[in-house]
Amino acid sequence: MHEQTAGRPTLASIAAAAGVSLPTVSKVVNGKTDVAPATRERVLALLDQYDYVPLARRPVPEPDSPLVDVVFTALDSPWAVELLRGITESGLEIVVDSLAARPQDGDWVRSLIAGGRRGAIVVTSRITAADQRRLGRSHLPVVVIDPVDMPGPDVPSVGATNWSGGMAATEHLVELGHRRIAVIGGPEDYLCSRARIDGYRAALDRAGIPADPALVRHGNFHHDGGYERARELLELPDRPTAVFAGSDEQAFGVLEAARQAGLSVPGDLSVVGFDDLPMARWSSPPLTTVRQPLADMGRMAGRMLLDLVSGRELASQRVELATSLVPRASTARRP
Amino acid sequence: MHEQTAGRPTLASIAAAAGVSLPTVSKVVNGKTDVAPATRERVLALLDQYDYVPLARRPVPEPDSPLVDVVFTALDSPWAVELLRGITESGLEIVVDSLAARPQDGDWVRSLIAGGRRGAIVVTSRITAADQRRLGRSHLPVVVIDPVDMPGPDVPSVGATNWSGGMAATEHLVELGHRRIAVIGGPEDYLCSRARIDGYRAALDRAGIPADPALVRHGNFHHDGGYERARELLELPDRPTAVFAGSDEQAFGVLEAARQAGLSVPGDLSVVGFDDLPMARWSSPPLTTVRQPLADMGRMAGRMLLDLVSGRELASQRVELATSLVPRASTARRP
DNA sequence: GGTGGTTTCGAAGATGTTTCGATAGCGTCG
DNA sequence: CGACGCTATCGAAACATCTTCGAAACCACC
Repeated sequence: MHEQTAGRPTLASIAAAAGVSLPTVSKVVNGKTDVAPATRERVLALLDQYDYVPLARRPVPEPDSPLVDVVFTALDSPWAVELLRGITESGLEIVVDSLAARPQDGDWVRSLIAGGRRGAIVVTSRITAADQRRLGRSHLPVVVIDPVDMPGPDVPSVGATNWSGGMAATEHLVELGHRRIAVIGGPEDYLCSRARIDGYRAALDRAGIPADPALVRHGNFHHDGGYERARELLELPDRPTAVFAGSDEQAFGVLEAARQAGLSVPGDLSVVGFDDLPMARWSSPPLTTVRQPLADMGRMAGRMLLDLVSGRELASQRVELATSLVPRASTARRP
Repeated sequence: MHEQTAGRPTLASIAAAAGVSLPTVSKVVNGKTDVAPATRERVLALLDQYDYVPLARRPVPEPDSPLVDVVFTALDSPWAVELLRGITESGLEIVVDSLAARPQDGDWVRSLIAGGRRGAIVVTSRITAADQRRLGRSHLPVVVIDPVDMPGPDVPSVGATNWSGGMAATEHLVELGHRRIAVIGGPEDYLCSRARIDGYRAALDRAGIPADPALVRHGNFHHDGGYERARELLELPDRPTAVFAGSDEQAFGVLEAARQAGLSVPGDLSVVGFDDLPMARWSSPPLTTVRQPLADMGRMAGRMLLDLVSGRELASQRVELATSLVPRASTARRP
């Protein structure tokens, strides 16, 4: 059945070329000691030349990469694509599941168990203790991305350094001379949102700027959330000169509200977003924002789930990937 | 054992021709893994050559909502979320599959068959005749969204009225007094792209405006495609006063190029996009665009696939959903 | 019970690893 | 000088996996 000398290099072919026996080549590959330096050199050179790859580590086409659910509360943001891209790259086969699209009783945990899934990734979503227990009973691992509540210590989760992100955004604005800095968070009870606002507070605190509760607002993470809260903020008697929005979409809403109010950005109002969606670069002005490595978060969650599915231990139950400020043109010195 | 080539090809006859056993052929048809690549190729070629079609329907495994693949070439656009939302709403359970994320040899048809999927929705992607036959052999229906090539008459597909869309966009510009109207299409060979450009030509024709080939460009559907082609167009000695872009993302690229060239939109240059992504409303200026009902297209594709999976006949093999012009602020009368 | 296809299971083969003994080289001691 | 002992190097053979594939049992249906 073997034919080709031209095909994939095997230990045997290398051995023949080097004029040694097969086991000797094996020893070289595995770093065993009982090989003469000269022989080792000769074999290594040939291994290199033939570009030998051991069979075990060969890109084995995953015969049946595990099928897992990715549960979104709703598929309503470009956000989702970024995550999905990351997750697909982790080597899982994923079923997208949108709670919003489900018939309202839709019990995703049941269908997940019944559907033969091997696990789940839950995105910014509340996972109840009951759900957790049921999943545990069926030995189905879950990884949460950007958990809404602080998850129990036994629920692995992936997030971003929201606190630092909020801090960095706010410090950036403080450095530009702003004093009246507003923040628009996501829904009040979201963990990520609270962390960002805490970062904001910490930065103000450090700069010795008193926090004005009137400048802290909450809205949904979408355009309208940003738009409406910005409208309110801009109508304040002593309106803010800068707004830190909880998401890029919100920030676009803020831009819109500013435009309607006849304010120029960043001339009259500086705006910082959060996420760094691809389109943040193309808005006008290009949006200064806190980059959240969404695709990496997806990939990380995928890899963690893959580990859990194959019964490996996780290095850590909670992983936070670094955010970083991306200064663009929507922020400027205080007018 | 009868030997004649005359009758309907059976697994046994294919097996004989390939010099393998019957079970091996069965495994190839069902995408099982334990077949050597060379053998698989040989058998697939013969299945093709003999145009094998199985007799009995395979025992249907799951009664609950069928699991189907949604195959993207790449998950690289907010576009994708819209479609996904629509598809999830149709009551299918969907597995997202990105060809880009696959190791390049990745034979998606095989993993689809082996993975027990009940069908597939292929998005703007070339589906080869061979793939089609293989899916047919396994009784797996496929629906194509926005097919790249004109699909065979037996491949159900969902699209939008691209021609009318192109026509509407161009007529809108003509009505605004524009005469030098450029168009940026997607990749040259995309069906949807060609249809839009034909609509553009038809509108020009109707208005008695001679078509200038220099004003017809092709680029990828993303921001950079639009940006680069717009740069070229704006450097023309007799530059266009309006650009019809093949996608919203491209249109954002055009806006960017105009900004860099110091042109105001819509003052100096009118821009029309295509798709009506959510963010088209929030760009500045808000983008006049041709609305493509992406979520509806997804839902329609889902419903068609659902019908096919449950063995119902389709009312029509090819469905085109209506596009409509959404005039916003990126177009104005010719300067 | 025949036809058409699927599944299970083990045999055969291919590839790599490990063990262990053969041998050569070299120094040392009688 | 030659016997002896020691070590470094290497390959034969046994072992361990993993892949590939078919015999035979099985299933569904007519």
